[in-house]
Amino acid sequence: MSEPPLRADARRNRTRILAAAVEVFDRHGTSASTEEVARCAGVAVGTVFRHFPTKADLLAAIMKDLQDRLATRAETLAAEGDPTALLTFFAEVVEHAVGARTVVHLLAVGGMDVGVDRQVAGLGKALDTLLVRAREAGTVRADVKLDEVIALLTAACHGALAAGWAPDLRHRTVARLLDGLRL
Amino acid sequence: MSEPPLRADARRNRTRILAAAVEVFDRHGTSASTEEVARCAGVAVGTVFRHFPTKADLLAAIMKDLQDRLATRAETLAAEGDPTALLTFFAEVVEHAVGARTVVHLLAVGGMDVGVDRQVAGLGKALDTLLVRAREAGTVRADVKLDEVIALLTAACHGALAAGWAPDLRHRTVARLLDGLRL
DNA sequence: TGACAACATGAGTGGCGACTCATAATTTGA
DNA sequence: TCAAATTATGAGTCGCCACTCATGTTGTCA
Repeated sequence: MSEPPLRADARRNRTRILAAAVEVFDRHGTSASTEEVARCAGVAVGTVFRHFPTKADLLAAIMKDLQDRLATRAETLAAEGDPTALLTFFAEVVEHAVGARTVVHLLAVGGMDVGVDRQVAGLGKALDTLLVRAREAGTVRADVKLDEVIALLTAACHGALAAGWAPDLRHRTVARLLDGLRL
Repeated sequence: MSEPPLRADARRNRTRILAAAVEVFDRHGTSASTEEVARCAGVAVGTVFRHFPTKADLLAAIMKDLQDRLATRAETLAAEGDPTALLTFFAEVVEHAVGARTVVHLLAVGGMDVGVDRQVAGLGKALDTLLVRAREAGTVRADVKLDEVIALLTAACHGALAAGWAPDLRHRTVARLLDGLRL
């Protein structure tokens, strides 16, 4: 069941490709070409396709990483015990998404779904923890559901990127969104 | 300066093409091919390009129509004098966008910008009227700006489509968004 | 009605992007 | 050090799409 270990150069290239993919897709969106990723990684196209048979596979690998990083951040915030952590996280993700289009892709693709989480530290689960804490502390309305929070976050990130909100407008808009969650 | 009148068949085809474009782009998004539009209009590709030299031109024509229709609807609501008209309009547009991807394109392209409105009945202007009425009636917070309303609307439409919210989630999410505007 | 201008047609062009594969270069284990 | 296995290379294939143009068709007006 386990794959034979990769050759040294193969392992190095795999890492470079992943890093390049993050950079390229963050900057130009997931519609950027695989050639662009290869160029950025200093590698030939064929090499990219050897490691990731499909562009979708490459994206999936990146999404997994991003998901984990966001989940970790959410867990850290939850551990700190601040009852406004949910709102903080929300704002942070939007700010992050502005410079990193992959975030939007993750959200659109349902990367926060709580349903099929085979990873131990699911992002959706972490968000839920944040939500429960906020509810208990009275930071958000008692009837706010997790899927609504995710939906609002998705909407905010999409809007911010698609419409290219200026920083000022972005901050005011996110504030309005959070107002809708608060008591 | 004025163009010579179109021949009868040309006028007929132009109408068909516009109708087909709305149908196709509403269903499949603006990335649908021009061939698809031609097929739907019962016309050859060349004919489409004769009337609209560029796909962008075709889109622009459609956007203009959509903009006018939305503006008219907003004005109608404003004329009726209901102080919650802004919220009604907001919800209506989101519902409309779910079945008509062109709406999202209009929003993403800045079709609601109040700035450069050479058309008499600007959509942005109509929305602003709605907003002023709502503010006066106390239906929304006094400090809500027009650009925030547009931003939230854009976000809602993008989110609803990109993430494919189910009707139930969609309604709850829009309600949350409107909560952020209300007192 | 005839003849010309306006219009329609659809196969063709060029460009792009995902993906392949024969060949060349590296790594590795003995 | 040296073969055998693994990996890298990049020109090439395939499909899609915006857009063109030589040719055929149709509306219009005298």
